[in-house]
Amino acid sequence: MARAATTTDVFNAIAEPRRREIIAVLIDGNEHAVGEVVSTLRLPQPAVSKHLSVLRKVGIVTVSKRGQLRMYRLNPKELKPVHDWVKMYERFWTHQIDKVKERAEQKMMQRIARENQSTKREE
Amino acid sequence: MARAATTTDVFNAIAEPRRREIIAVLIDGNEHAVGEVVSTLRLPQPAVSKHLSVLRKVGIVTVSKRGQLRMYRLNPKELKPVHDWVKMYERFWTHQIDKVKERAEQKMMQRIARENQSTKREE
DNA sequence: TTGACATATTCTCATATAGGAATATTATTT
DNA sequence: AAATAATATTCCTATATGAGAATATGTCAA
Repeated sequence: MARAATTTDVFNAIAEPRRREIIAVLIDGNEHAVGEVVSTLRLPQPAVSKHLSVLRKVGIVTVSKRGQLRMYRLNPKELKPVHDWVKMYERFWTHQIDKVKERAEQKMMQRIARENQSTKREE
Repeated sequence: MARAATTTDVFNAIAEPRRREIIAVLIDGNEHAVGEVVSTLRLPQPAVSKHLSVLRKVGIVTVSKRGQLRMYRLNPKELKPVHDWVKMYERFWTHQIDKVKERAEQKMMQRIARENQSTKREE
């Protein structure tokens, strides 16, 4: 089997860096015409249209017609599955610092314990 | 151009659902042999080896030899870029209600501003 | 050394890109 | 109607899969 289609799910859709750039352009939550995205990112118009099509198919963006313009708007709740998934692993790096602090503290305690011992011996 | 290699970055690596399953098996942070993953997920051994190879190339997992076993361990900090990226969009679904209220408030302010102008013209 | 076991690699194949170029579609204006 | 503008679609090509099957590599045990 080949690789899953980019329109299969959100994870596949956001794997493409250009699509993440397009999402970033839409981050303000407002409607944006295709042309805006094109001029902002300086990408060929067909490329932008095709990427937006992928994002639309997985529901990350929605379209509405305004005259000859197609207004795209971010539908960010579709990104929640990614957030929920990666959040399961968040503790691993957030507690990392605590771990370091904890170990440093332990070493400190050991040093103090050693000093106490030698102090005792001096007595 | 074709699609970017799965070993290009973390986003491409985790696009494959099987690889996310494998990551889930390693979530406890301990070392796991390939065979454990195979029996847990009931996938063909070559498939697991190949997926682990992809994960290793992007740094999501690390390997160490223990006899004839290859022990894989999750290196979760490599997932942080995904977390950081998707976190930028978190507010959209957590503060959804506040956003609606905010927009309603803005409209109210604009209405008041308009009314003030017409009042001024009447003076 | 000869097996037995654990894992990795190689091979083939069907499939899905992403980019570029050209063109088609749709809406607006004159 | 014709020209213009904004966007979508089609065609092409090089490339990278992921699954399955077969095989190779590496390690331990008798």
